[in-house]
Amino acid sequence: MKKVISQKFFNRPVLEVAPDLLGKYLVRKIGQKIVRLKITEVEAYDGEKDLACHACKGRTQRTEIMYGEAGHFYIYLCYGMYWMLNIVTGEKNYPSAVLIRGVEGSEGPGKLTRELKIDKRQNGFPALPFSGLWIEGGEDPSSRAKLTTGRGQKSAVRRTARIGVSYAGPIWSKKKYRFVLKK
DNA sequence: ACGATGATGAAC
DNA sequence: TTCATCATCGTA
Repeated sequence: MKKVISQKFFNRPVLEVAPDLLGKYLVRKIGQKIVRLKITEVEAYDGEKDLACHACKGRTQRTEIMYGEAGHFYIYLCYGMYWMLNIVTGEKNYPSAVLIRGVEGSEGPGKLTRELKIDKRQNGFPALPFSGLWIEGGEDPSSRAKLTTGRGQKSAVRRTARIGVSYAGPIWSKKKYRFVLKK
């Protein structure tokens, strides 16, 4: 059955959390309505050394949330119009987060926040039901099993470079930190 | 290929 | 206080 993902799940290295989020459900409560959408595309942003990560500038008012506890949302405005939804990962004081780039039926980070009515108001909230925005597990164990091979590697996951980060230089812009669930 | 649109961080 | 930049998207 559907189960709320605990903060412990997010308190791991971002490169482990990001692919593990694929196939899980982003859940949003809007008024009395609850919407569950499967996560299909994510990106990892990993610490001050990662020149594509906002925390490469160090601690600022904006990035402070990424230095905080795992399992909280980091939401910021991009290009003056679109809200980007991230979830903080890893140990406290280590800045890293997963950007949710796409969910089933809503491909694109700006589109999904618009459609799910996510904005600055959820910034810093924990990913728990009382926040109105949280993550739940996949359907059932048998369908989860289809995602894994004998080596425990996800066969249905494609790894590519991150989108829109050419400013990060030749090394960090090419890291395969984007994970996409194949159809 | 380009404009909308505004927060952010760094320079001055 | 100004300025360039920007984890995007819809329209052309």
